[in-house]
Amino acid sequence: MSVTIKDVARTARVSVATVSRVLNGKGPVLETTRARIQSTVESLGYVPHGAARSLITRRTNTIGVLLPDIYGEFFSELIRGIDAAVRRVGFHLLVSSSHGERGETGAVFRAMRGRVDGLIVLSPDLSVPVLRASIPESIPVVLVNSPSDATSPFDLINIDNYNGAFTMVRHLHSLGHQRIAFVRGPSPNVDAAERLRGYREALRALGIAPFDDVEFPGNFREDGGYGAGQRIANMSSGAPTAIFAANDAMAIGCLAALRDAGRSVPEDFALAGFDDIPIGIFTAPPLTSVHVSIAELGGSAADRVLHGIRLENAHKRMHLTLPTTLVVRESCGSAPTPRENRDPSNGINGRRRDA
Amino acid sequence: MSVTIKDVARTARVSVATVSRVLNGKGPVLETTRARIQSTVESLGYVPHGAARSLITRRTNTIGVLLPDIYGEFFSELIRGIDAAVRRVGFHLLVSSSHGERGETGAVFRAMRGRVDGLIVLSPDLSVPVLRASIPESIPVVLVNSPSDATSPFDLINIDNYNGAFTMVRHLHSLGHQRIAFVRGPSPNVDAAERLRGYREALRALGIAPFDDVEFPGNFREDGGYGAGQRIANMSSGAPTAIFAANDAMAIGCLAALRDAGRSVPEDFALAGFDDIPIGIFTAPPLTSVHVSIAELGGSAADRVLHGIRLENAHKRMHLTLPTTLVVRESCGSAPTPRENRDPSNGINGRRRDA
DNA sequence: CGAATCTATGTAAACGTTTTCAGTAACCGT
DNA sequence: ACGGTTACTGAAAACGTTTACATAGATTCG
Repeated sequence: MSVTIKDVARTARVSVATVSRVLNGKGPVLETTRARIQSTVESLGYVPHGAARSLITRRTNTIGVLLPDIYGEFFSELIRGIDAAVRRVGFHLLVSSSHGERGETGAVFRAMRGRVDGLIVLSPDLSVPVLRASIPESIPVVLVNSPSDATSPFDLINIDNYNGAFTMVRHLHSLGHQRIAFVRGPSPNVDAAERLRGYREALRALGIAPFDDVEFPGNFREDGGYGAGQRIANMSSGAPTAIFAANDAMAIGCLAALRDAGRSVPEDFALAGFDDIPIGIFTAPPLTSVHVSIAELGGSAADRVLHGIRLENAHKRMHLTLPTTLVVRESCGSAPTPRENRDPSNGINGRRRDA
Repeated sequence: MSVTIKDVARTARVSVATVSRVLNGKGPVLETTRARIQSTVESLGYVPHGAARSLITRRTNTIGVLLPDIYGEFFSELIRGIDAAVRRVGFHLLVSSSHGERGETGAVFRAMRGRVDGLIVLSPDLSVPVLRASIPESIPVVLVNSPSDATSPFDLINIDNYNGAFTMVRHLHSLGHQRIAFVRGPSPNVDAAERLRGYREALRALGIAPFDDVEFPGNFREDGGYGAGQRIANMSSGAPTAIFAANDAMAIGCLAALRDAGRSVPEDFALAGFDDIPIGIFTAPPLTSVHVSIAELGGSAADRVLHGIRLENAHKRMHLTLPTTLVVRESCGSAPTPRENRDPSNGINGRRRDA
């Protein structure tokens, strides 16, 4: 069927070794023969067989990405970041989404073995021992947004959820809010847990006693935020003056609930989210949030795993934490920033301060 | 390094052929030896080398997905749909995003050759001849949301943009609107073009003379919709009573612009979008839109390419068009539907009618 | 000027599988 | 008892590359 290196060699009247040499630019080869081979390659439309190459070089030039069931923009942004970094060095991306639930995690890993040179694993829900048991240690692995464990044999890259949340609470407090509610993320999720921790610690640091009844369960989705918003709107006593949702999707749901209940933002409640999704500029009012650069997160993870591959997995393991940025818009009543055109390339919107 | 089939064979005191047989469940093998081999495989932690396997079977068990630069939820939904379908038969996904711009399209295809058994290509911007020139015909290829060409040697799956838009216009007209503005998508995009065509044809069919000045340029992003909304809010004469944006992101931007200009929806303008993104339920007011099941689109594409692989690319080429559904919410003032909890698994929100 | 180094090429062994072919032993029907 | 299946297993040839080694001529060097 397809044309092999032998066909090229025969047509160009050289040995396969020489063809291989010009293909990989290795070893000396006469300029005239190089040109001859080059042209036969093109005229024959020859493309090297990846599998054969991988077999002998023990390199697939592919890195695997394992994702849980992710909805929304996070997914696309992350892949965009990874793909850009990886493409620069001629690597490919083997993606497997929804490795969540059932014990199929191990199966997925097994299926990836021998197909990838490195792995990026996103598993905010999986516990360390589970990961440890099912991830092969023979290739470089970077864990993204995963439970931090000092003894982890893997590289680790996380978003600075803790400081992001802490900063947001401090910001709300600086605007005069004393009673700040929190809409939590899904409970096994490590991002959710860290944001909650930042919220609680900030309250403590500010000398505000934390009351359990100003925390509301959530699920990172709009409907979860809507439910919390309904409950808050109906509170008769001890109602908060500010609401901090663990992500923007819930903040938007919350906003809808408050509006439906006839309450307004920021007049009746200050409202803030987390993630700074693009649509946050266009809500009414525009949403104060914590900016996270997902694409950058993906890019760093990719760079890290590529580095590990280059050093044949003998590199020093690192734990990286990507900073977040406070983005102040109108939903907290503090900064009547005009709605600006959005530049998606750098994501700079609203007024930003270092977190 | 890694343990090979030979190690297994030696340890289990059989030939590699026998090991291979139990691994693939082919050919007869004594129950006792099967068990012995099975257990050695596990104790040695043996995993077959994918490349070696591909080399001889000429199968990679992988399908490639080529995407342009896509933002937002579309990407994740599509991949989710494809991945689910593909995983069912034990296939993998090689993803390459942003094969847009420069002439690197050919390079991407070349890099994929030999690594995948089939291809799903999403290229709403690429012209047919370009695609034709750079896509290999040796493996099954499914074009998604691509320019339709009756003579295309590839399978084709599209969303029924035309009828979706047509139906929406008819709906707006049935509510009494005579002057319906349209916010266009980016011009080379085939989805944008089809939606525009549906809009124009519907106007014609309804006997409404189309005026050029009720069409506004857009880009499928929020800011584009915002710009259009500003212009509409400032129109002194001949202002439309209804606005139909070519996608939800622009509708939301438009909504923000109108609100900023002190105009309200649906009182001053009826507003409708296209895509039915989840957040549309939580805007104020909830957004009337055209529902498209992206995950289903991805699933169909995957099934189609898998079918092609099974038949070794000798299958009959098909052109599929996935139906859309009108989802009526409050942004057009017609249906004061209560905000409902959203079930993300089937995406049924609001009131739906067949398109 | 012989030895050593370099340049350009070819030969052939590996990489880890699957699969064809062949072989042995047991069984079946006549 | 014997040819013909059948059940099981092994030997070895592929698959398409890369690369260590070999070779042969040209150049350099002491």
